[in-house]
Amino acid sequence: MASAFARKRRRMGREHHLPRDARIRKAGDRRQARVPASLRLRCRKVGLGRAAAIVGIDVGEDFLDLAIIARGSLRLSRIALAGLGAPRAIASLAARLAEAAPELSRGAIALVDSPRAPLDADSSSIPMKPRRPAPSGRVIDGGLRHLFARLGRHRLSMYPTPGVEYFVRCLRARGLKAHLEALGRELLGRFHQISSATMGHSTINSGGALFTRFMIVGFAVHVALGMLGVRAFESFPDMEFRLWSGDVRLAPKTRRREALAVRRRICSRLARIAGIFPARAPLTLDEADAAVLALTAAAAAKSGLLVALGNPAEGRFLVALPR
DNA sequence: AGCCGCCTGGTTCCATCGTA
DNA sequence: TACGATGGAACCAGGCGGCT
Repeated sequence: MASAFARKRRRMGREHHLPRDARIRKAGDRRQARVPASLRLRCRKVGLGRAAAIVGIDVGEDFLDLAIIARGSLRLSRIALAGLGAPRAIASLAARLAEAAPELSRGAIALVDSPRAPLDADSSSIPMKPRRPAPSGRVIDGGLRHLFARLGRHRLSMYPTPGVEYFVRCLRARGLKAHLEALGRELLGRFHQISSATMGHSTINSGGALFTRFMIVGFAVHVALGMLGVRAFESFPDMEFRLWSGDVRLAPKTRRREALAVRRRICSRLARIAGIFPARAPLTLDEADAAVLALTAAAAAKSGLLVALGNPAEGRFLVALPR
């Protein structure tokens, strides 16, 4: 699969033309001055040093699940987020990450199950700034759809990344968890001030409407990893499970027992491919998601291809492709 | 072409089950 | 009876496969 992709994508390591989406097609050409930098997609091959630690991070509102590959073995760890607070909540998060995984230092790479920024925010500085022009969809998502269309046979189902207004509404909801508020204000402080004057007092209180607020933690994780000198990428566990599932049918997570069993089998096979010794098998779907991010990166580094899609405002998304 | 249903993500709420 | 553990549905937006 990786070789097919490489064959179709000549000039790997430079910016590429992606002909399906006119916006992205233009994005690959630096000479097209009409396309703002924030809408350009960069596509390049990623190399890993043999000694580099690889850390997969599954993001939730209250916990981070970590899968840490270093020195040929894999261990799983969980970080609680309660108690993170102003004035330096993100720096405190970085300290907790470094304590739980000392391997998270310069030279390591991290794969995070969350976008780096809201759809219409530029994450290249903190607090984030508005993205001009505001895109209707992420450049990275367009690139992923194009990639999967070319690979064929794999379905890509992604939940769209909401815009800033959604997260500001979450931050103003009653009963907001203190650590989410502290992280959110540090990331989106300016947006929060601006929006308060214009948005009224609408809040989001039901479970369905607010579930994507976990991404506030994800945005902060990307920044915290930067503080530690770690190369951080967004990635997507379900996508990696599907890419590396072979002929195994991937049960949806709603069928929990079956879903965990098949994911454990895939992780076990990935560990064999990558030559990694797992300390234990994942016990939850969250652990399995963290593990698959780290294991697919390790497996692709050994016998596959690591491709990064990204742009300055959205950050970088890593796809680990099998051979 | 247009419609329907399925799928992804994490949280919340409620029902059910097993155990002390 | 009173717990905790577990399971399943609902929440939302948008892409996509399959059907008419």
